[in-house]
Order: sequence, then structure tokens, then C-alpha cells
Amino acid sequence: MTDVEAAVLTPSGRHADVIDAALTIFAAQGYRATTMGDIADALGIRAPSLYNHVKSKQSMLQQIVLDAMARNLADQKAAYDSTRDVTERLRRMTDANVRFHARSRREAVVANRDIRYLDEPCRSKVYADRGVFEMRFRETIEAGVREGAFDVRSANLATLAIIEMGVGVARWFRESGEDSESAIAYDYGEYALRIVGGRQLR
Amino acid sequence: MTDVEAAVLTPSGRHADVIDAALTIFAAQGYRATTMGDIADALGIRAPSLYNHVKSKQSMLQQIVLDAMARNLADQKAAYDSTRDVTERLRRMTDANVRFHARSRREAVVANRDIRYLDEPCRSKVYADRGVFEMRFRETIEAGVREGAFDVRSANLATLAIIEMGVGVARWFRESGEDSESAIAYDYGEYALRIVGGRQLR
DNA sequence: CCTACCGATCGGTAGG
DNA sequence: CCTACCGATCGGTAGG
Repeated sequence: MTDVEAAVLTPSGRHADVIDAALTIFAAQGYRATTMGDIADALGIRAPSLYNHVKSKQSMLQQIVLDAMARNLADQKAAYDSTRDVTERLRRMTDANVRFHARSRREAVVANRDIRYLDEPCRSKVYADRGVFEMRFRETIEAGVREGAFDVRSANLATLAIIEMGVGVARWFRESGEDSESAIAYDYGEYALRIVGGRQLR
Repeated sequence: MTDVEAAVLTPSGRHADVIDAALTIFAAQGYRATTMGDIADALGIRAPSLYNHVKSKQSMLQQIVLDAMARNLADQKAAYDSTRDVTERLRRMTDANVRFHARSRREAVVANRDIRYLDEPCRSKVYADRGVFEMRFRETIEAGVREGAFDVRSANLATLAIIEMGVGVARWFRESGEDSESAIAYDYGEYALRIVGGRQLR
């Protein structure tokens, strides 16, 4: 790397480095139990130096959670828009949710566990996003029941069960584990269709 | 209540009152964000007075989590031992897990979210208990696959999906909600059988 | 990016 | 069950 490249990359890249270190430590220890000193240690600097790159501890949490929620919602919307068949739509939304929780484990853990420490209006925004997220599953399952493609007593309960099993992936997934992200996403897509009583591939 | 009854009940009942107040506030705010002053406020006393009833903030967390884990494990074991039919066994264990997470919402939230703040050797004990808990599901599903009662690619993935959807109940269940504890327990029992490809009642 | 430091908060103890 | 208080920690600022 030339000096010019370093001069250009370092100022902009440093912010991302700080956020990434914060993300790792927030996920491992919890937001409230993480000190600015912990984050600084991970970067080999002193705590006050962090304030050259981020505004506050709270601002890091907000960036992490808002960005993660936006990505999960965008992936879900792409899955939703990719087909008009309810069976395929439910499978693809479940697949997207599982992949998000496998790829963005740290973000998912922090967003779910530390959402309560978000200052307003950020916290309300995240709850609202979550409502939209749930609604797309619920409406898809309700549509499937109306069309006769699915057979389940409560679309709401099925929605919550399908979402929660995907959220759980963030808690135990390891890159080095027995099942690949794709294997898990595929199987969980099948589970979702089984839960709602829909037709499956296998 | 007579004075004698009050004299007998108050000293022993006070410890339980403190734990219950701590449990409510731990669940709402998180262990690290809860101060001894918060718990004292809920009881109408001053923070130092709490130490007449409990040893420390940490000891309250340990009692709450250890007790909850023991109850969930005991309920699961009763379900496991109540039948030798794998289908009925899986249904009943799922039912017990859902009922635990609906009845002991606060305990479940604290146990799952704040387990990392448990001092050793308590933390290791809880992880070990969790291993036993998972193993009973895994073995039941594996047995069902061997017997031909279930049809699922990965017993491990099905185990995690079934457990996690039950854990999720603690996050949204309300006594006043649309579905009763029994309705949810029943439907989730069906979901579990559907996930593993087993026969269902409906 | 650093050192020095401030104001606030917290778990727990002393002593009654 | 209380008041008074201690030692430690923390997020953030000043000033360089």
C-alpha cells in the first residue's frame, strides 16, 4: 500500500474498524457490560481516542442495529417480491431470514438483546421495522390459508414460530459447524412449509 | 392477618419478595442495567436494606436462573418418562417447553439473556443443564427417525428449531393475548411433529 | 492519538 | 430498616 492509499483509506476505514470492534464486543459481553476501554483495547488504542471516530457509545449501538435491521428487511423484501406463489414466497422469506441470522450473527444478537438500550426515537424505529418484518410473514401465511395452499389453525402463531426458529440460528451457528449456511437455510425453508401444512419439495 | 401470622410470614416471605422484585426488573432492564436501588424502590425500601435478605446482586441472579433451569428440566423429564412412544414423547416435551416459557417468561428471558453474567461455577452448571435439555430432544428425534416414525434430514437441526420456537414464546406471550397457554402448547406440539415429518392428530 | 481528569453512578459495608 | 460513606468504575471532555 502506498502512502497516498494509506492516507485515503485510513481515515474512512478507521470508523468501520471501530464499529466492527464494538460489534464484536457488544455481542460477546452485552452493551451495558462493554466499556469504551474494552473497545479501545481491541484496537490497540486508548479509550478517549475513540471519540475521534465515533460520537458516543450509544451512536455505535444505533448504527449497528439500524443497519442490520435495514439489511434484514431489504433481503426479506427481495424474497417477497421475487415470486407471487405463496409457497415459494414463504420458503424464500424463511431462507433469507435464516441466512441473515447466520451471516450477521453478532448484529442479530445485539439487535435482539440490547434493543432496550437504544435511545428514542431509534428504539421505536426498530420496533416499527420489526412490525413490518412480521407482517410480511403473517400476510403470506394468511394468503396461503385462504388459497388452500396452507393448512394451519393460527397464521399468527405459525409466523412467530417460523421467525423465532430463524432467530435462534444466530445463537448457535458456526462457520465451521456440521451444516453449511445453505443447508440450514434449505432445511428451515422446509420446516416453515411443514409448519403451515404446505407442500414441500422432498 | 394476625400479628403472629405477620411475624411468622414476613421474615421468610421477605426473601421471596426480594427475589421476585429482582426478577421483574432484571427481565425488564437486564441484569447489568439493574441497580440495587431499582430493586429497593420496587419494594419501598432503601438499597442497603436488601442485604438483610440476600447476599448480593449476583446471588439473586444465580437463584433465579438455577431454579428456573431446574424446573424446566424436571418438567421435560416428566414428559419424557410419561411415554415410550416417540411421537407422543416429542409432542409432550414440546408442550412442556412451551408451557415453561409462557409461565416463566421473566425467568426465561433472564436465563437466556443474562447467563453470561453468572459467576463460575454456576454458569458452567447452567450450560451443562442446557446440554442435557437439548440431548433429550435430539435422542428422541433420532430414535423416531430410526423407527421410521419421523422423516427429517438432520435430527440436530430439527432439535434446535423446535427448542428455539418454544424459547421465543417467552418474548411475546401475554396472559391477555389471543391464544391461551394451552392453545399455544398444543399448536407448537403439532408444529414439532410436522417439522420432523411425524404423524399428527389433525 | 495521548495524558490527565471530571462528575456521576454503583455494589456493598459500618454502625446503629 | 435506616443514614452515611467508601472504593471502584465509567462515559466523556480538555488540551495538546
